[in-house]
This record gives sequence, C-alpha cells and structure tokens, in this order.
Amino acid sequence: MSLTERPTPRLADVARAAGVSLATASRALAGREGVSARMADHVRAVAARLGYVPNAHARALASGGASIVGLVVHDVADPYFAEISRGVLRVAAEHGLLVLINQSEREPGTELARIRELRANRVGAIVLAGSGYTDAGAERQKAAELVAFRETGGRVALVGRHHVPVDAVLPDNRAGGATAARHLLELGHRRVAVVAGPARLTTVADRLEGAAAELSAAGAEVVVEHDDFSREGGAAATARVLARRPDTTALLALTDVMAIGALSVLREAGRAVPAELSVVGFDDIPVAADLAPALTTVRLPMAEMGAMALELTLRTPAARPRRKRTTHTLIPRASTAAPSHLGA
Amino acid sequence: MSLTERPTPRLADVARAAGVSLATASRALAGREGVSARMADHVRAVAARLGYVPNAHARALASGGASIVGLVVHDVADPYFAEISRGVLRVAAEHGLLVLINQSEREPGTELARIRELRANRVGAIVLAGSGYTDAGAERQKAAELVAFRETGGRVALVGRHHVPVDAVLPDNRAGGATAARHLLELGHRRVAVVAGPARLTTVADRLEGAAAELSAAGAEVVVEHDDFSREGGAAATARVLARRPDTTALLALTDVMAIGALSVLREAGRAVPAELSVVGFDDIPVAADLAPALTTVRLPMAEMGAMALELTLRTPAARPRRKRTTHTLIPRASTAAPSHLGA
DNA sequence: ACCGTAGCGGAAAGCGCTTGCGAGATGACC
DNA sequence: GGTCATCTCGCAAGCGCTTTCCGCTACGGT
Repeated sequence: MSLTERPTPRLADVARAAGVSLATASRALAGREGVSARMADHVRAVAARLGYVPNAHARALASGGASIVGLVVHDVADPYFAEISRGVLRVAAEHGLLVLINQSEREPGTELARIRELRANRVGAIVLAGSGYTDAGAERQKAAELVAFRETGGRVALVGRHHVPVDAVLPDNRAGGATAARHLLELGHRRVAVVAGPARLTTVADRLEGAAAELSAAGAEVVVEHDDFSREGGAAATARVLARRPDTTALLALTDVMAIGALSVLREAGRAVPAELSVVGFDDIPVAADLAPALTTVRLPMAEMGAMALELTLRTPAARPRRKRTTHTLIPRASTAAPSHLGA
Repeated sequence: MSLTERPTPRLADVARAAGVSLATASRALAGREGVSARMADHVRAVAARLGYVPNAHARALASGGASIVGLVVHDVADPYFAEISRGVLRVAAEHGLLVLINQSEREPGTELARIRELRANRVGAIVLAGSGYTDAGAERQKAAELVAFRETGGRVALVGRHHVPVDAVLPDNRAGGATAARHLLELGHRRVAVVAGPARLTTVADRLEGAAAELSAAGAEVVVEHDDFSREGGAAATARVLARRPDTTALLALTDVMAIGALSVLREAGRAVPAELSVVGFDDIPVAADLAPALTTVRLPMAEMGAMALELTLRTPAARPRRKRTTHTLIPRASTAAPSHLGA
C-alpha cells in the first residue's frame, strides 16, 4: 500500500509546538476562560497549522457526554420522515449537535436494537420518530429501554403516540382523520373506503379512529383495507377496495404516500378522480400539490414536529412528561369533489 | 427534579458481579476468543441483568476507531439524497455501522465544517454525496481535508464528480444529459430550453454539457436558465424561459425536482404538456411516475449509488482512487411527445 | 518598597474500555 | 507419575482528552 498512514496530531503535539501545557491548550481550544486572548490565538493558530482535529471520543470520555443526538425513523426515504429529519437536522445544526440516524424499518425489534446502539454511543438525546405500536409487549420493551436511558441522564423525545412516559410531540392524528372524513361528508359522500396502513401502528389506529367515528356518526358506509405504509401498499389496498366495493365514491388514504399508490391504481383502472371517485390523503408531503390531480390532504407540520422534538430534549428535564400537540390543516385541492350522482 | 439519575453500569460493575476480571468481561462481551463459552455466557447474562450498555466512546478510544461512518448530503428531504441515504443506511445496517448524517445545504463552507466534525468524531469512513463545485478554491480545501482524513487512516468515498483524489461513484451525468437531449431530438424538437441548477455544481455542468453538446450538434436552438436545485428554482427558471422564448417546444430539467416546478408553472400558464411543450427530467425520483403528466426522465440508480459508495470505503484501500461509473436509463413516460406542428 | 490579590499555567488523576503479555490451571502423552 | 503443550484468565498499561488543585508571576495599592 502506498498510502502513508500518518498519525493524527494530538493535543499534546499542539501544546508542545505552541510551547504551552496540555491544560492551556485544552482551554484555549475549547474557548474556555483562564487563558489570555493572545495565548489562545497563538494556540489556535498552531493547531490549525498542524491540522489538529480534536478526538471527540476522548473528549466525550473525559468530559462525560458527547454532542451527538440520535434520530430513529422508520424510513429515511419516506417523505414524511425525510421532512421530520430535516427539522431535526436544522435544530441540531443550530446547536452544534451531530445526528446519528437510524432506520427502524417499522420493526419493533430493529427499533429496539437501534436504540441500544444509540445508548452505547452515549448520545445526549434520542428522538424517536414514527408511530408507536399497538402491541403492548413491543411498547413495553421500548419503554424500558428509553426510561433506562433517561434515568442515566439521557434525554428522549418521541414523535407520535407511544406508550412511553417521556416527552412527546403528538401529531393531531385523530382530529386530522376526523377533518378529512368531514370534508368528504360535506361534499356529500356516503360510501367511503379507508386505505389504511398496518393496524399495529398507533398512527394508523388514531387516524382511522378519527375518520371512522366521524363517518359512522354521519351514517356513512365505511370499508377499511389495511396494507403497507407505502405507495405499493396504497395501490394494493385500493385495488381490493375497487374489487370489494365498486360503488365507493371516496377514498380516504391515511398517508399521502398511500394516496399516491391509490391514484395510480385509479388511473390504470380508468376511474376519473375526482369525477368518479374522490381521494383525500394525509400529511401534505411536498409533492402532494404536484400529483395528478393535486391531492386534497390534511397537512401536518412535519419539519416543525422534528424540530420541536429535538428542542424538547434540549430543555431542562421536567418531572412529568411533556406533550406538545400539533395542529393540522385541511388543504383542499383538485382530488376531491362531490360524488357524481350529486354533481349530475 | 424527581428524575433519579442513576449511574450507568460500567464494565467493571459487570466484571465484579460476574466474579471475573475486566479483561475477561471485555473479551466475553466482545465475543473475542480466549474465554470459555460457559464463562462468556455467564458474563453476558450478568451484563443483561445489570442493563449494561458499553460506552462506545471508551471503546473507540481504547481500540482506536469507532464503527461509525459519516454521510454528508446537500439536503435530506430532497428525494435524490433521500434515496442515496437509504442506500447508505442499508449497507451500514448490514455491517453494523452507525451513520452520522449531515446536511451541507449546498454551501462549500458548511460542507467543510461538517467534514471536520466528522473527522473529530473519528468516523471510520466518510461518504460525501452531492455534487462537487466548479469553484477550484472550494474543491481544494475540501480535497485537503479529505486527503488528510485518509492519510490518518480514514476512508472516503464520494458520490458525484469532485476534484478530489479519492474513491468515487460517478453518476452517468454527461451521457445522461445527452440521452435526454437525444430523446427530445428524436421526437423532433429543435427549440429546447434547459432548466438548470446552479452553475457552480459539477452535476449541473456535466448534465448540461452532455445535453448541450447533443443539441447543438443537431443544430437545435438551446437556451439555458439557471436557478436553485429545487421545485421553486425549477418554477422560476421555467417562468423565465416562457417569457424569453415563448416558442420553446421542449424543456429539459436537470433534475426531477426542478421538473416538478416546471410542470406546475406550465399548468398555471395553461400550457399543455406534452401537447404544447414536452418536459423531460433527470434522476427518476420515486414520484416521477405519479406526476401530471407522468414524467419522462433519465433514471439513475440512486440508492445503489449510496450503497456502492459505502461499500467502496469498506474495501481494502487502494493505492489509486477507484471510480465506479453508474449506468443510466431513459424512462419514457407521458410528459414528452413530438412538437405540435409535427403532430398536427 | 512591601505585601496582597488576581489570574494564568503546570502536574496529575481520571473517563471506561481494549489488549499484549504472563501466570496459573488443565489435560495429554510417554 | 512427571513434563510439556494448551487454554483460560488476570494484570496493568495505555487510548486522548478534561479538569481540579496548586503554585507562580505580575501587577496595583498604600
């Protein structure tokens, strides 16, 4: 190998080259007081000349605690989580924090493993985004891990409803589901299908509950099809809806990503949206406005949710878990209209 | 504060509780040889009972090197980078690596700062995704930082063309640009506008060069409008194209995200796509097929690019930088057609 | 000119873990 | 039954940095 492996300069090298002690060098570089400005400048200049990069592990070990936070999402490429991540990264950058990112792949086991890795890395805080699970067993293990982390000085914030007694940002899922349903009802729809994600996710349970309550209160017929929280899942669920209840006049997809799948199936099936079938989504991901037709949806402040979660972990810990509720907004676009027999 | 801050159990606690020495406990938990299976099981059981989580910093310090890799992207919420990130995370998970993610915000200065932070954290490898800069000064600083990192034992891989002598995954930008242009030419377009990102990015330069070369060789008129690499940038550039050259028959957007902005402006302007104006994008981000109309584009294997980059860093270092070129594929969809005077 | 005070710099003790080396124990072989 | 090879385990020395505790210097006050 022609690669010359040169040892990284250490603080001691900087100190020696600058003609000062370790303590002085450390203080100078950390910008701590107790060193004259002149001296500090000198040390910094020497460090720069040597290409010194402090060893964050040594620093973390000696001072106890690194400036790293952990982020766990279901899937980074899902626009919902991408937006949340962006919010988290923005706040992290503002505070000089580094972000260790993880995907849980929507698997409770994987999620648990990721949390442990984060703990091992002594991150200062963990932001767990994505839905909780309706399975009490999985939630209990996660809760134990997270509580242990907090008890050893870590900070935790969740995005979404989990059965864990820690700070959380709660998206307005139930009310959002109700709002979406009401929109369809007001347009005159009475045969509505819900294209839902996996029943074991609390996000799905909440949105569905809000929608179903509203719809049945109005005496509408409701069918629900569960599938993956993905474009393909949305497509598959929609195909089943079409087969099972061809007279459905409106589709309520519990995420925009699923709505995208729904729209594609409807397009292929030659069912005009919204003329024959209305479609409403959830989240308002960035592309929702650019779909064909533009998607009516319930907007959640995704990036802010991520930002708020990280900010929660930065505040002084509270004795009782804090809950921050978000708002939601119906964004009416071209994908919803009155059912055709009314329009006619 | 009612939060009971309990100290994290240390390896010494586990060793004592298990009745073994530190060395044995360490080896047992690391799964290293030199410890009988019986003993190792016992130690692991005790560790689990105590809720022991090894301190990754101490481990990194003692063993020199953490199992963390750094990833720098321009913007996590941009679908292009989200896909690359997914590829990186997949490979990282397969190898038990943690990923420290960073956004450079398309700022050379920020990018540099992020690389330094990654270095400070003694990551084993850095994957730098996103375009290089045509500004030689910025590239030089980045190169210095990256080369220094490599010389001190770090591994680096880039995605995209940078003026840095390290391993890289090179997307087929130039040829892809040519392919997109040829598609338009074959349809009969002769007045083409390129909706381009910032000129200082090598990605833009390469795609544009490939397209322009092909177009001018065919004697087509070409206008280029630069703007941000975003939906809004694409919209603004398109608006300018419309004002400057109303007789343009085809738009070549250098990324799908910009194409989305272009489509929205065209829709608002009442210009039918592809009847009046054809639009072709670049990347084939997941939603490209679901736009209105479905976007013709040049597909790049984004997730694989991320995966390949990380895998490059995992291989034994080579004396000379390795370059992996990707393929590209034209994905014809509904947004392109022959210009109207031909169709008529 | 003397003493008090403040402020700066140096020595050293860890932070929690890995690991090379050597001691002790165990079994094999003659 | 003795000797040697083979394992298993423990000791102790760091990894690079922070931080406390002191001692020293250089001032200003009187």
